Amino acid sequence: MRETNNKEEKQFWKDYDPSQFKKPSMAVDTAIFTILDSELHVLMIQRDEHPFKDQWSLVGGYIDIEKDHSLEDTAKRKLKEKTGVDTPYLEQVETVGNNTRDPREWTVSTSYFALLPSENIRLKSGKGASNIEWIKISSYQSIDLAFDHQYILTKCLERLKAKSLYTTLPINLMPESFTMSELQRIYEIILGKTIQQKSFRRRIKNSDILMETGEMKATGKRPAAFYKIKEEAQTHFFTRTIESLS
Amino acid sequence: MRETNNKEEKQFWKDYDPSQFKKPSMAVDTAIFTILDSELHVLMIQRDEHPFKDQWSLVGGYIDIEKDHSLEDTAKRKLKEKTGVDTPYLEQVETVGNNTRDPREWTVSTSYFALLPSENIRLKSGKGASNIEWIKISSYQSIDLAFDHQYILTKCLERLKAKSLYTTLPINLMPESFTMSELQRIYEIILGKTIQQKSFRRRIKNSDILMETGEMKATGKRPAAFYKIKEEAQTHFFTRTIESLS
DNA sequence: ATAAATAAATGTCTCTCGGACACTAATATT
DNA sequence: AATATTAGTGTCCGAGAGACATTTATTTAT
Repeated sequence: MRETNNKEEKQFWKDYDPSQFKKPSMAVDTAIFTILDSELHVLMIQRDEHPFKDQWSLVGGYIDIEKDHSLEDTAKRKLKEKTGVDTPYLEQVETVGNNTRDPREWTVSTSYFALLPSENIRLKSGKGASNIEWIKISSYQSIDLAFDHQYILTKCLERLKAKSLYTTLPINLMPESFTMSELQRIYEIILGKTIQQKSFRRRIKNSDILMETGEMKATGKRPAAFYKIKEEAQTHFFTRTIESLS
Repeated sequence: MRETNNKEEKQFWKDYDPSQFKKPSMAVDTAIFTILDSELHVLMIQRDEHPFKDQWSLVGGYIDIEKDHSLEDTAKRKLKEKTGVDTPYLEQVETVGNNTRDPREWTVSTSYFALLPSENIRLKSGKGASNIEWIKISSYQSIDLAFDHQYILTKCLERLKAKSLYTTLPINLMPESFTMSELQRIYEIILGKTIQQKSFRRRIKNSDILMETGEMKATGKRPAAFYKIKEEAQTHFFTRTIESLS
């Protein structure tokens, strides 16, 4: 590198040569959601080490620039490690970076949320994490989470709720096949509100992302038609939001 | 640090001690938008140095962990440096991180977009950037931008357009006081479409974020009422999107 | 001074889609 | 056969956008 002889020029070089900067640490944290026992749950890990030893945290970790080709790779790697699931619905939410969230240093964390059908999940605790558990959303606010994970989780939940008002995102929480009532129930769990049955079915029908399997579910009462997601189906965006009170 | 004696344990420590990781570089890039000559423009800088020497890039730079308390601080610092503006509307869009966007190394960039009224901007070129210019949005796609800034800018534009369909975001591009027709024109420039005048005014009136200043603008024809943004006003979200063709 | 031109602002009808809620359908239980 | 229960449909209302005509305030041309 060439000689620098004044302050401004030094700043110039600092701005344009990344190796001159002390780098922050860069992590990825994912709020992994699923439905269990008619409640929304998020996967949390109890930390084995300082800082925040013994406190619960979202699934995450540092980027490994040798293993990971991209940020999303980091998220997927951690998710696979913990749940065995390969291709979840994964959406980036927000990146927080500052010198207060980790007591040790300046850190950056990009957060994602993932939606998993509750079937086929095999939790793997293991290295560095003695406990890994599904935590009820109704109780996360009373737990003292590590880092700023309380904030991050809130943001993830807000995004999920907001999008559930005008998209078909929640279908990503459903198993292979399901009934309309079951799907509506998932929406209601996410939104924390009941929905008009007619409005709901009209919307889903209009979105044209589902098809009947032909099978019926014997519920004990009138049997319900089973639906599955069409092959080509993408998340559908409605032009109006759904409301409903009660 | 304690002894490690097998592969899994080594991985354990790597996962939990950030200092064991080779860190990616971390930058912030901002698409700074304003309206000039009835067109949406974005502020771009011609690079003085490799890589991508002489190509145009968004306003950005590396996090300076000594100067910046947070990611947003980095964005604001760079924006202030280049435009002299202190408190713009600033919204985080997406974080991209991989080993291909910068030929030198694994890098992460968090992108923001900013909305500035065209009044009161004093461009400052200077260290490391010979040219700094407002580029018309209509022409950015034919320019070969540095890094993945083409992608990032597209994402920023998509976000701005999408939100303009159901929020009052574009008021952040307006000067101190303005007429309804002027505001509508800004929406039309962003959306690239004309809007029904009646629909537009109905929405804005309903949002209740504007108040008449009492002044009138002599346009040569029927004078138009001047409006300004109410003190307490926040971005308003409508429950339906606006459409309009032609 | 009056008419024409033009942009600002409003009136009003239609259309779409969600909300409300009543109603019908298919099953199990008694 | 009657009842209970969940699945699924019919139908009317209302809010707010789209379309477009109409009125209002001003300048300019005759």
